[in-house]
Amino acid sequence: MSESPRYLPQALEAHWQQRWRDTDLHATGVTPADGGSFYALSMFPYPSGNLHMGHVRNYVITDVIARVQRMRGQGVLHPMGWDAFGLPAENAAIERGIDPGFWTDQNIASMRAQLQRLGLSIDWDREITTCHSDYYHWTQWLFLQFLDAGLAYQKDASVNWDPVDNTVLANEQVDSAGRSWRSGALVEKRQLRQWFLNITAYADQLLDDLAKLDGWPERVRTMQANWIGRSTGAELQFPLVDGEGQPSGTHIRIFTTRPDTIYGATYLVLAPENPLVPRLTSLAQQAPVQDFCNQVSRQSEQERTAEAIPKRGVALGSSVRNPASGELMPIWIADYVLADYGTGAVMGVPAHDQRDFVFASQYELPLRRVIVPPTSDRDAAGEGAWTGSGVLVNSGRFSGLSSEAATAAILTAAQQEGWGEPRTSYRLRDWLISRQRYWGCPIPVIHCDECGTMPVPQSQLPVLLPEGANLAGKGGSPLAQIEAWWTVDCPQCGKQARRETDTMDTFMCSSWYFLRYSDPHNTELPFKRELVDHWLPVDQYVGGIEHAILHLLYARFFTKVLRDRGLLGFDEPFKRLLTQGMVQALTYKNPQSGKYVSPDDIADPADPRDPLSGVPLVTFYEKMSKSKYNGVDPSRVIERYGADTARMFILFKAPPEKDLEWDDADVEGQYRFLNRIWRLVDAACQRGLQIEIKPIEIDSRSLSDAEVELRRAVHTAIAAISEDLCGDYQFNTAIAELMKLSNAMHTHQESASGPVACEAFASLIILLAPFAPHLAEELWLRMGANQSGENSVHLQTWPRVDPTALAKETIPLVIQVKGKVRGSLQVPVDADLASLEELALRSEIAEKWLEGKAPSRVIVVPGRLVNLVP
RNA sequence: GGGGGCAUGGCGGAACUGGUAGACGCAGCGGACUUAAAAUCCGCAGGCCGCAAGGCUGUGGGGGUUCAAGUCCCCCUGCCCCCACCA
Repeated sequence: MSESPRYLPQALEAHWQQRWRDTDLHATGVTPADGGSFYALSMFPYPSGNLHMGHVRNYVITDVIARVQRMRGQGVLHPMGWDAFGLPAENAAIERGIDPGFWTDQNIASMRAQLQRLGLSIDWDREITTCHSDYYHWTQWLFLQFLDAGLAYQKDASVNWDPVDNTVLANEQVDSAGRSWRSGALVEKRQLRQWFLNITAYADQLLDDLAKLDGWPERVRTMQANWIGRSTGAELQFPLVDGEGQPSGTHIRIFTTRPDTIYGATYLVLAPENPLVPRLTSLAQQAPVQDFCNQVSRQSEQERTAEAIPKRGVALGSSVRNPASGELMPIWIADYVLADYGTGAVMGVPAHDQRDFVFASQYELPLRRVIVPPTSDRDAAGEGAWTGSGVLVNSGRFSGLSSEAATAAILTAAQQEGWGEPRTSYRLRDWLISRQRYWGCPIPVIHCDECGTMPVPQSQLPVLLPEGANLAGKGGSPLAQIEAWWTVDCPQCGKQARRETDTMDTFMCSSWYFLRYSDPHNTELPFKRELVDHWLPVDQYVGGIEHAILHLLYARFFTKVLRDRGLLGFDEPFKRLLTQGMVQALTYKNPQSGKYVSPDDIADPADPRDPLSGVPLVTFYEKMSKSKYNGVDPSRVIERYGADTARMFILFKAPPEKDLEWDDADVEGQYRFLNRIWRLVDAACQRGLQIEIKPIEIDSRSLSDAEVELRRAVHTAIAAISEDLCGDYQFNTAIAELMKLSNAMHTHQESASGPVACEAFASLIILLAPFAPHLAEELWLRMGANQSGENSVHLQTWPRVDPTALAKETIPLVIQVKGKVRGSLQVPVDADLASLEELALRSEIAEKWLEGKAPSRVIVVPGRLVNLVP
């Protein structure tokens, strides 16, 4: 060995990636008899065609976790797939006249190559693609499970209609400005017959089981809880009266969380869309009510949720009787009452609800205070409505009770007298899964005039998407235009029937893909129960916070339903969840025009100016995006520095859950670090050092001081890195520890040899392996540890800490005087409290700062400090 | 309006159950090597005062608990995220 080869990541990485493929190194581990299994999962990507930095961050994090678990002896499942149905493919087909399947497959091929270039330890034999029939066959099969369980149903619904994409949108696909999240078009309302999944039937479980998910970020759990939005209260009945005040035999149901305020209810309000409205409108009020309803229905989402929300309404000209106080109350409709929450009707309690207060003030409806706030809150309750609890007044026999006691008492009375009962309401709505689109999973149902809605028999699955659909982007659902496709025989009576032409929301496909990875080639079932129960729940799920609500909620819902169907034996799919932060980049913007400027057009980065106008630009970090010209292409970074540098940088720059600011200089820094390790190992090779594969025997009594120090550095690093990778993932500090170790090895490289040096190099390379797998493999080979070619560094066991290597004879003892650090002493590690106090009091530091006086108090914290208080 | 989170050098970020704040890196500065530059190696580095020894000060602001607070409690300010007329 004479010439020192340079670190050339491109050639080296290509070589090892090929080698790993050839040796099947990343095949899913068979769980060892004595070890456990570990399922490391990244949220699968939509195959847009381009890998971006957010993907890189996601997959590298999961990869490191998977690699560490393998080295710890776990059988590891680390798969990848494609969330491949969806609008972009259909839009590409519309724009370019190409087949969406072809477009998607091409994108998958190019993204797969990019992913493989990152050196991820993915088992590609388990790859799944949701738009392939061997996958969506089972999406359809699972839909039929929902149908069979009575959890899938059709109903006419007012839906969000996107006039550009010609499709129905879920509420969550409409932004706060009332525009489609994809097309940006203003969303209209339409009535259509739609398929729904009854997720609200599982609302309680989905909410209550959040408590079990202690491996999830707190904020994701709160977001889900808020989304489900359970509130407990009562449904109360207000009897309708005729013109003479006599009961007319019917009643109006309202939902309230505050039955204790019922004596303060002075009017009743319905949503304008409430179907009772026409019947309750008096002759005289018909015109104004009609006008008002028209006005509201024309109102866009935007207007209804505008900053200062006006509350407008109109009286219907009819009345109900307050079932508690017996008073007559007028019935109104108002735009602040939501048709699809509770019963679409509320009791107006101006004194104790802020919205009712505003509304009643405007229309001069009577206000009656029935809750007296606690003395301490009297001042706060001065203006507006008092919405807290208190003591009841003006409330008949309930006066004098606390809000809490009154709620219970009033509910009991309501139940006994037949005018109400306890009730729970949810913000969560049933899940609308129908899409009038081509590029989705067909809903496997047949509509027969005789037999009704029939499931497609399992033997006829999958219902394949027809080829040659007209994807002009006009005229509604493409499938509905292919008569030859939708004309079928009824599976029951055999008469001509019509196939369902809606396809499923793509969230359906992604709600169970993590189950399929456990048994991806099964042609009989979506998955075998033993396999799914073996690998799942997912031990570590990694993905973006943008899926905190919908995807994760739907996946949990699927899991619970499938458990109830006996298809699997667990009820939460993801044990631990890591939501990684965004990747941001330096962004240039012209503050006058508001336009973004590409860094390529900037002459002097020290003084960035608009190339056209010369206006000084503002700079800030923002999420990478094409429209902001701040994207950094992963491929270019890999071409230049190699995948290992890219991996190291992205892990080191920020903790995984925080946003990460891309910085080329820091990428260089990581490249330098890998080069330093390369040279360190090279120098050792030049000295003839080789790693022995057999266990290293070290007699600690015969070591030099330098060797003792080196061993301490090695085992400190092992301890710290192991800790950083054991669940509370801190890849940034783990890499910092690797740097410290390499610095220490550099310092001691002349003075350590033999087993101690061997141990150090073996540990360094193994600890590096999950982060920079290619470099570690190469160094492992160069140090002679893989002569057979079958002893890959990635098959090594994670190193163990030797506590004796960490032991010290003396440690620094901090001396504080009155809580301020004044110096430190080296003291024997096993010194007792009395001698530590003694040492501190006799020290020069004590002499200097106590000026001869005896301290009034001495606090001794063994192993840390002595605090002398004068 | 409701809920959740964050605030530490020029920058990204460290800091165990309260116990030497600023690990590690980036940028910077000084030195070595070089004709020179790059690379590499050695060193310096929160701020203020001081030639130095050293001292004072310092984790968004204000109060508190404690021998001791970045860490715990209360109030305030600023920023980010989610939900939002949910009765």
